[in-house]
Amino acid sequence: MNAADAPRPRMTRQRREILDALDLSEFRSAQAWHERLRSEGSTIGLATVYRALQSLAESGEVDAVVAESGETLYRRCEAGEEHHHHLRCRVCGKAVEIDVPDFEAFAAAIGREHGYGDILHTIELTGVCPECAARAGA
Amino acid sequence: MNAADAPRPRMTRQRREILDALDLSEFRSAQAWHERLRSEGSTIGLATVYRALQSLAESGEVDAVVAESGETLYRRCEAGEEHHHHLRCRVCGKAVEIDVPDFEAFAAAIGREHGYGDILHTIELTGVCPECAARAGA
DNA sequence: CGCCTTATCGACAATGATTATCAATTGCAG
DNA sequence: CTGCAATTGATAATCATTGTCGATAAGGCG
Ligand SMILES: [Zn+2]
Ligand SMILES: [Zn+2]
Ligand SMILES: [Zn+2]
Ligand SMILES: [Zn+2]
Repeated sequence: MNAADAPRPRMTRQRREILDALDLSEFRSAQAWHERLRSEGSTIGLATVYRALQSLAESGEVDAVVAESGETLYRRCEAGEEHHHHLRCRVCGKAVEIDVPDFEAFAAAIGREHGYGDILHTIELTGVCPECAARAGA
Repeated sequence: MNAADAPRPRMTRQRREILDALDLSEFRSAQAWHERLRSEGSTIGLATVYRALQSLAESGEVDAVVAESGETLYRRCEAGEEHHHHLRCRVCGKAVEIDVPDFEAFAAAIGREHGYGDILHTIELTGVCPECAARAGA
């Protein structure tokens, strides 16, 4: 509707720290990111981490997924823009981005077929990555 | 692994009430089902509703989905057994069951391709049903 | 039909993730 | 440099869900 929606947030020390930390390519909860930052010496507050991650998720700079437990997991989004989905390790959080050919069109078609509009979709694959499988199989 | 996993739960008044209430074909949270039951005159406890819904979900008698907010929604499952997915109205909760042809195979293939094992998948479509769209468009 | 064992209840406390408060800071426009 | 609104962070408040535990009652048995 309105493209002038983004009142660019201020570049604070905290925001910079979060952006840096997010280089790691693993899905982690807000609390987990906070712990990591503190363990690296940061004094950033938990609430700030929550706020930043939410704002970044809204603006599409990070991916957010809701785990089965209900907690929200975040990680830096590789493809700056395009819509995509993930295959994530349930154990260590490592994830790869996948594409699901034709699914966008399929979703829209299903919606139309049932008279539903404004369709959103969620596709998440989870599994156990090779490393974690090996460690567990020991 | 073990087929003798189900120590058939006792048929209590509370369980009956829940099973009855679930006839409605809408996704509702545990708390919402509890409220409805109480409003119908039941004296059932909240914890009991949570326990029953979870147990029913595990045994596959009800569908459970995790909403974006993180809360878990339940409803009676129409297809007694088979694996399937839903298109749910974000406003009123009304849902239809859909099937995503070949997705099971696709998911397994993606997993194999990346070395991930024990793949699970989530597909949920949400939209706005015709009634709710009309009401909103008013 | 009564009895007894034990699953199930339910009121209430406890947890854990997320959000709201609000005074103290601090980007940053002017 | 100034001034002020945006941002921070310690902490309290929410909210969904789970744990506790004495009371209750399903249901197998005699
Ligand atoms: Zn892993
Ligand atoms: Zn998609
Ligand atoms: Zn279903
Ligand atoms: Zn609707």
